[in-house]
Amino acid sequence: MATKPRRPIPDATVSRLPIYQRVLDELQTQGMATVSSEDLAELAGVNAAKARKDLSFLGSYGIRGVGYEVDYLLFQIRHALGLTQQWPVLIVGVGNLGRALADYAGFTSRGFPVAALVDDDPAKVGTTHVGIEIHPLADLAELVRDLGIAIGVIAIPSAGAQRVADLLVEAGVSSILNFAPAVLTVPDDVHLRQVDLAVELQILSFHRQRGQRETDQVDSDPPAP
Amino acid sequence: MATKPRRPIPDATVSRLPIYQRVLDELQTQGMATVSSEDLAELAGVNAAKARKDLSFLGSYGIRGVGYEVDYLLFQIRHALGLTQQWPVLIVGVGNLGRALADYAGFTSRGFPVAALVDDDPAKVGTTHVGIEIHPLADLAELVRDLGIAIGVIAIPSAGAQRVADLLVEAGVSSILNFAPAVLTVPDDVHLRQVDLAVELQILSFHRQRGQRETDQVDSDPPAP
DNA sequence: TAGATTGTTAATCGATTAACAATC
DNA sequence: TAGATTGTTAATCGATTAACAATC
Repeated sequence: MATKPRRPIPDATVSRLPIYQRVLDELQTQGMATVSSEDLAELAGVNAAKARKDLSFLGSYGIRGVGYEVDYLLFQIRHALGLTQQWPVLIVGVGNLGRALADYAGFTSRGFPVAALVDDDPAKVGTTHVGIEIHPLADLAELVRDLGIAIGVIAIPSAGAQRVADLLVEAGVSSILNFAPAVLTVPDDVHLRQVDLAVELQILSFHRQRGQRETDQVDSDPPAP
Repeated sequence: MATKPRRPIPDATVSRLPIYQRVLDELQTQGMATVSSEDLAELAGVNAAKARKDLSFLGSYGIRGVGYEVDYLLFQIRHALGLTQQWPVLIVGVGNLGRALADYAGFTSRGFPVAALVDDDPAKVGTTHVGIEIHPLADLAELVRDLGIAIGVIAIPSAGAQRVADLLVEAGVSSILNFAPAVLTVPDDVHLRQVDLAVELQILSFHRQRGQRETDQVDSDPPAP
């Protein structure tokens, strides 16, 4: 029998799967066995119909009249995201940000063990952070090979970011997460994602202003005669 | 004369304005005076038509046959985002992440000066980081009032995040940026945005897997007879 | 003027949502 | 069975894009 010709998961849905995962993680910790689309959606901050539609792209994993089994749904979301296996991560740059990322519980717990740290600074090389040894930049290619690094994380200032990206690509890393606020260029077959720590502040600023403007308008409505 | 009834800027456009801003920042640093929608779009990783449409929501700030003036367009984007004034930020939690955020050039340079740091740890209180004094959590409300804090940033582990959010709301902060991987509840009139440092890794993992599957399919095509 | 590039139109595509039949 | 909740349909809404007239 042929497998059902599953439609591809829409990008908008993919971007919400991590949110559902986080909520389900929390529900699991609280010992909830099942959850309805209504409750899940409320916690995730979305419409219940949207939650059901999103989950339906993964398959029919709910039980009518009951809801979704938390454990099972978590597994299916991890499966859809390709997180049934672990993806070892290498972090370049052991400044405050690199250390914060290495500590970040969300990395390891979600399938991204930090396998190696790399830094330019000779004073840091050879020391460890949370039990992970810090290697010189020159060892990058060797580390990638020996540890089966799947993803490179750039956590250095903008100035050196492109050079490090080039080194990662050269070493055969095909997925890069860049925290430097720089515009990087990589070959087409390399997956590059950009994280800008200030971008959410800017969007917050926009909404604050919009909210303010609406309030102003209400305030400046002509008074009733 | 009435002001032109400008249509509201779509959410999708708002989310891209920071990207254009970053690219324009870089072009400005390189001394470029003008840029075409074609070049701007290429650097921002979007379609040229989309870039022009996005910018048209701000007004008609391009010059036909020439392009956009970098300085002027930067100003207009900042204006649209409500960044013509500075918004003082308070960071709660001076661990690696809090320090990384306080250092982050993108904050101050984009209109979000870090005005205060707050931490529970008595050993940290009274010391400074990059010239900013670290205050006890108990001083939060006072700091918010005295420094005109516009935005509170939560950079502590999940466990205490809700309590800190409550304290911020109580102190009158109406915009909160949360870096803890926790689901927070705030009143409706408070702007809350969630940053999950692992979410981009998860999306990267999905695309890596999808790319892999497509490659597999090609590889497993029946060989020509 | 000729060439270049914007701003806008209109067609297409994808995402959201309410509603409800299916079914636990 | 009665009540609850999913999975899916179809209508609506918003976003994307190519194309081109307007205009520098």
